[in-house]
Amino acid sequence: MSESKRLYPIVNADVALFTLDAESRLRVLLIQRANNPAPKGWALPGGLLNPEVDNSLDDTALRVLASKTQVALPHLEQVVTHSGPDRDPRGWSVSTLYYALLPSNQVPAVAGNKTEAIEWADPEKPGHRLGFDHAQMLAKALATLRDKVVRGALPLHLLPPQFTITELQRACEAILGHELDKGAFRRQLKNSVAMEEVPGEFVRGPPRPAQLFRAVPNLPF
Amino acid sequence: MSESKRLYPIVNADVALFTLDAESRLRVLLIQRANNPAPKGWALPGGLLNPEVDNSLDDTALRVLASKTQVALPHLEQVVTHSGPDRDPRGWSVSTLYYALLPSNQVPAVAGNKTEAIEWADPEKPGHRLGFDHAQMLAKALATLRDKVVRGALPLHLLPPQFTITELQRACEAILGHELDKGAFRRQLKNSVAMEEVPGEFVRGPPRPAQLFRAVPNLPF
DNA sequence: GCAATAGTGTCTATTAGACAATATGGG
DNA sequence: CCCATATTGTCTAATAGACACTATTGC
Repeated sequence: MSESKRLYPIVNADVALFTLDAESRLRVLLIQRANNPAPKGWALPGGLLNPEVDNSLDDTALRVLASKTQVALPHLEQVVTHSGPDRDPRGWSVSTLYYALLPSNQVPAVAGNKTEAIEWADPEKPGHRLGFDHAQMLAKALATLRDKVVRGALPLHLLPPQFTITELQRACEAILGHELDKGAFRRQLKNSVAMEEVPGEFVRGPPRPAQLFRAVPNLPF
Repeated sequence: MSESKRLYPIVNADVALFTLDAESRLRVLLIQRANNPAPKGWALPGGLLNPEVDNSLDDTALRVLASKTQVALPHLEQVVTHSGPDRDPRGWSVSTLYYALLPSNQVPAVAGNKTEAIEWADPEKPGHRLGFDHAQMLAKALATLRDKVVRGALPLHLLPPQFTITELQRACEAILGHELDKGAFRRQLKNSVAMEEVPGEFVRGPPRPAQLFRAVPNLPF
């Protein structure tokens, strides 16, 4: 076994799963590990590549998510691949990092059989010290997500199937960590082909009703 | 051996090495493979991770480059990681793609002992059909490089230690595939801290001499 | 009418693109 | 002086940010 360790590195996928909580704050899923290495340690969810069932590392990431959440097909995006002999106590390892977006109305993550506990944490200040190089990974995943939104991408995958423009703006603000101007935000949406109007309306509470939108199918991000 | 293939994927690094030719056109290094798999097939240079000598996949990529070129430390940047059971005939494989930038005045690549031939090719229209998924990889590497330049990054690593603003503009144009406005290009450089003036001057040929610049050390890209 | 939010309009400072004008060397 | 390029300046259209204004519902 130690011989194969030297010849073949460990290959796995780690996932920073983001969602919005009830107050529209950005949250990331952390798990407390039950098994070796680092039992009781907190980390991003991840799992070893299984060549017999996975057709790609994307599949590995999806398997990891399937064991933690109820959502069928979360949006997945590759961030970066870390590698080295010392970043995992089991030996030379290669880890591909993904971020995933979970719609805010989905069933939240559930504790699986391989985890002691789970927690939706503030990605800027996770309450636990993360093992391996996962603190660095989380920061990189958040930076990549923010970068996409800054460049004009709409985080539609964080929202329910139908949503108002204000909800979309709140999602962007949660990701970026600061408020956005309503006028400028709506103006830019005029040029976007990623979402479209839905004939129905929104009638909740006291305020004026708002137009509902939905994501145009088969679009990136 | 076939058992270990199933348990551990092949891990390797592939590199799209870009440089500028004498006419300041963007070129990418292609190799004709001598060994299995795909002997005589053209591909991007790449090599298997060697856990005994590599401290990261970056090191693997640097080893690959060292065997093809004379340059000591080319600029290296990770692009994406491809994976799957069928993309390499040897079995389940994980390939991390890098792009590298070679200064235009450096000694060009030399044919190594594991390659039949090398060629500096037009990255938009390589003259050979590339094996594996390397055509897709090359397109992705070029897109990533262009993206960085569009976002304002300066490809200083494609240039000799000292260069004129016009040479830098030619490098950007070669990457982007279209011409840039001289005035706008120079205006943006005023806000850049990535390069600085060199007291010396440039005296070649008939035209007016041009100010030489150099990259500020320890800067990304 | 009032509260609260949806949706629109306006003004301005900044910027990218196009392009003109000037500067400076060799021959 | 002429040529070729370096370097700078100018004009304009497009854009982002700030902010004010109007619209529409429930109560």
